[in-house]
Amino acid sequence: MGAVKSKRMPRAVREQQMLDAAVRTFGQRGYMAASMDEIAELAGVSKPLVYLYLNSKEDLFTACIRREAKALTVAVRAGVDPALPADRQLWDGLRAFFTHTARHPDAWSVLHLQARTHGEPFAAEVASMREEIVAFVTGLIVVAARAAHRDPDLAEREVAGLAEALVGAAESLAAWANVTPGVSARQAAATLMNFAWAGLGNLMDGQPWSPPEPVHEAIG
Amino acid sequence: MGAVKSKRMPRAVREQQMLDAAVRTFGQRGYMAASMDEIAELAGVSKPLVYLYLNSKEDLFTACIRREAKALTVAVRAGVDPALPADRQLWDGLRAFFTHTARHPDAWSVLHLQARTHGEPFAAEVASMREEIVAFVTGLIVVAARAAHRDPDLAEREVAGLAEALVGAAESLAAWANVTPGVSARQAAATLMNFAWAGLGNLMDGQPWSPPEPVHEAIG
Amino acid sequence: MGAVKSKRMPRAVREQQMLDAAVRTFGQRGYMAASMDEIAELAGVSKPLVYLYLNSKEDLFTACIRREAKALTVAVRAGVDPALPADRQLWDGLRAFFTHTARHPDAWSVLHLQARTHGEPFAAEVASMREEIVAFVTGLIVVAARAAHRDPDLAEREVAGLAEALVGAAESLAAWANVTPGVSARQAAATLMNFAWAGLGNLMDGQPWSPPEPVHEAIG
Amino acid sequence: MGAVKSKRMPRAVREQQMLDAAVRTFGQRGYMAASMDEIAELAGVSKPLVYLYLNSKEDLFTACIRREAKALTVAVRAGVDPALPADRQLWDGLRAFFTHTARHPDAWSVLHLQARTHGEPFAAEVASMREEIVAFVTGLIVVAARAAHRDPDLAEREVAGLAEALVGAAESLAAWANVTPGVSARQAAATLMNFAWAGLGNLMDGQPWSPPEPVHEAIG
DNA sequence: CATGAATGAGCATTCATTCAT
DNA sequence: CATGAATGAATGCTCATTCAT
Repeated sequence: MGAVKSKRMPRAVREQQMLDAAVRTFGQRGYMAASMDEIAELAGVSKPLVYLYLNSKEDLFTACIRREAKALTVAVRAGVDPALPADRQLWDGLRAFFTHTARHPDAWSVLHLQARTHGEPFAAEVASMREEIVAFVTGLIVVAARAAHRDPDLAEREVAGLAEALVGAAESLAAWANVTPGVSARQAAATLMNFAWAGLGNLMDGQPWSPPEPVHEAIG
Repeated sequence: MGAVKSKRMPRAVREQQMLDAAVRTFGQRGYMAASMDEIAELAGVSKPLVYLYLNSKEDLFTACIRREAKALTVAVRAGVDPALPADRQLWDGLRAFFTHTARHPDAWSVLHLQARTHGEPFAAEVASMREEIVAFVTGLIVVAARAAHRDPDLAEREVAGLAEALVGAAESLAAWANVTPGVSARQAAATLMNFAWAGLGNLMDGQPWSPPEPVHEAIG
Repeated sequence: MGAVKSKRMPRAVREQQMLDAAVRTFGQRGYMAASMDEIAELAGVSKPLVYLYLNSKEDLFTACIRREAKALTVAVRAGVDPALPADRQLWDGLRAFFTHTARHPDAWSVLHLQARTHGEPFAAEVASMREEIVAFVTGLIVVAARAAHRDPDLAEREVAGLAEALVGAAESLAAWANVTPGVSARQAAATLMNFAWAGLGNLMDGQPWSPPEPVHEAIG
Repeated sequence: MGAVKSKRMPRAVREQQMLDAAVRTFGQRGYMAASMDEIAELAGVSKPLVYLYLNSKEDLFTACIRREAKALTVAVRAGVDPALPADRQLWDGLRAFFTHTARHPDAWSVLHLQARTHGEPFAAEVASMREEIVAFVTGLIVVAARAAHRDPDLAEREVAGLAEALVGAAESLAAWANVTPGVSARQAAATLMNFAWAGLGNLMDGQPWSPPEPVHEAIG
């Protein structure tokens, strides 16, 4: 049903077809509900061939995660010019990110939902991609702080938390934009830039919001 | 393994034991990978009793979601005094939220990951809880805008996007804090307040970050 | 649902209520599909009480068969006056039979279908009732043959076969009449009398249908 | 246990083996009491293969009914020459019928008992076969009536009842012959011909048995 | 007497996975 | 290379049956 059935294709091509089918199936059905039968049929090959090339369901899923994680980071990197100022880099990166997730919703579902929901090995695979992105954002924050003549007296953990929050907000917005009709990648990116950069800007200018005195609080 | 095995308990008690075991199992294994056998064993009862009280795996999962969604919203509401100013309310709410999710990581996994990954009926159950929280945050944003003498000329979608981003960031940070040792609920809340409130504050003062001209862009 | 729930009834009465519920449930659902839960609920008693009085599902089913077999033979016997001529006895017996099966379709289903479909022990229970009826019919045939001045040169097996066929036709017609609207017990009985008695009459007069020569037949 | 275990057989062959095992099991245990495990083992295959080829227990049962119904009607048709006179046709048909049911007692149990005891879909499947046979017999009766220079003033319902009674008697005799040692198909057929044809013959000659006056009867 | 609480055992069904061809 | 044939191992679910109160 999926691809046109044609014999004798080079292994690399066949493998990509299988991964296409797998990403689509995993993204829509979820890891466990996706059956190897369905994936094989969608890929237009026989099940034993899937096993010959990809070894097992777990390996297949891992291959999907790796391919799509790579594709996403490549897309984001390709959208960013490291020579430009930090805010521009963040803006470009966010736009590239939202554009990619909007174009590949199944892939995003695999990375954002499925991979994190089915055990350490898969979650770890995504985590490394996420770390790369968080590191990129962390770098931008540090650069911006420096540019604002603020010593990087922001504790490392502080910055890590900020980057984490930014990425988390982006991920959440990506899912929201995928599901809310009429929200473009550009709009999602703009919303997040408003939300984040302005907040960060204030922060840089030495006006962080300060929590009230935690005098009698048991936890927190 | 689970609870001490004691026979002949009143139904209400047994049901809570079953829900405890189910939340733990669903949270760690995922909805599909969790087996009724494992849940029953962890609850210290036989499988037929689980079915007698909870009817089916789907109903059991739904009961978990409902219980934990209720518990979370109750915890957040209990942490907030509506008579206080908006920033204080947000701060208190965030702290209550992070505290609760840190104390009940499996419950948070059920609500944040599992429930959204396994079909409309479950997702809808969580969505209503989330809507409540987003509405709460949206209200705070509007109040703050008014207090800052700004007409609420923020478009509805704009505010919705902001609230969505804030809640998304919080959700993401909760998962991060659960996984990063040494990050307290208080710290997570402070990070997010810095990130968000200051950003919103700038926004209120009429200095949103403005995107560069989108002259030649194919998509956006 | 079934009977009005009232406490403290003599055991004999409770047992009849249980048997009523069981006959109805077995007749409609079939032996295996009928659940003890449903029977207990329909009888308006708790499940353990059913076990206390009737011991097991098998015993309960056996009790149903016995009671209904007894009721049917009693009804048929009550409809027949042994002092009357054979044809009249047969006519009266058939009418009583069809009347009873029409009035108690679930009981008839238990005897005719369920009991024969679920293993020797139950089938044997019905068989003894059937034998009684076949014996009754056999007697009538012999009497009629004597009355027709025919020596009972009919082989025993011959007569047994005839009685068997007559009873089988009656059973089949009972099911047919229960299912075909507008067929009364009287009509069913008349049809069978026409079919059977006239045939037997001819037989008595020495004009049996004679099979063609079985010259080259392998089996038969 | 069942067939000799030989691997790798073409699908069509395996399917027949499965149907053989299923007919035997359903016939002896009954539809509900028969387990797919037992059927698979008797067929000498694993359970998943049964499901792969026959989809479900219901489908498997339906396939059994269809196959055996077909086999029975084919056997009867093959035994009858439509060019011969009606009595000869009936005689030949009955012999073929009793021969087939004697040779395939489990199949006859499936058709006569099991299929009628487990819900409309299955009962309907058999009903169509039965209608074919009843129609065949009805035709013979009408032809015989015409040949006897009797106007077909027999009411339609009358004829239907007669055919029903005849077929019912045959079905019942088949079960009896299967269970009574020493009763051949030929003898069963002869008994039924004597019983039925002679009766019908008398009927044709205008001497039906007439019921006594129903003066004081409540029901009838 | 009567019942709420509890379970051992089994059943239909599915799926990832592997050979023999 | 490619596949039709085949299965071991679960999994969700149900039911007849039994105690402790």
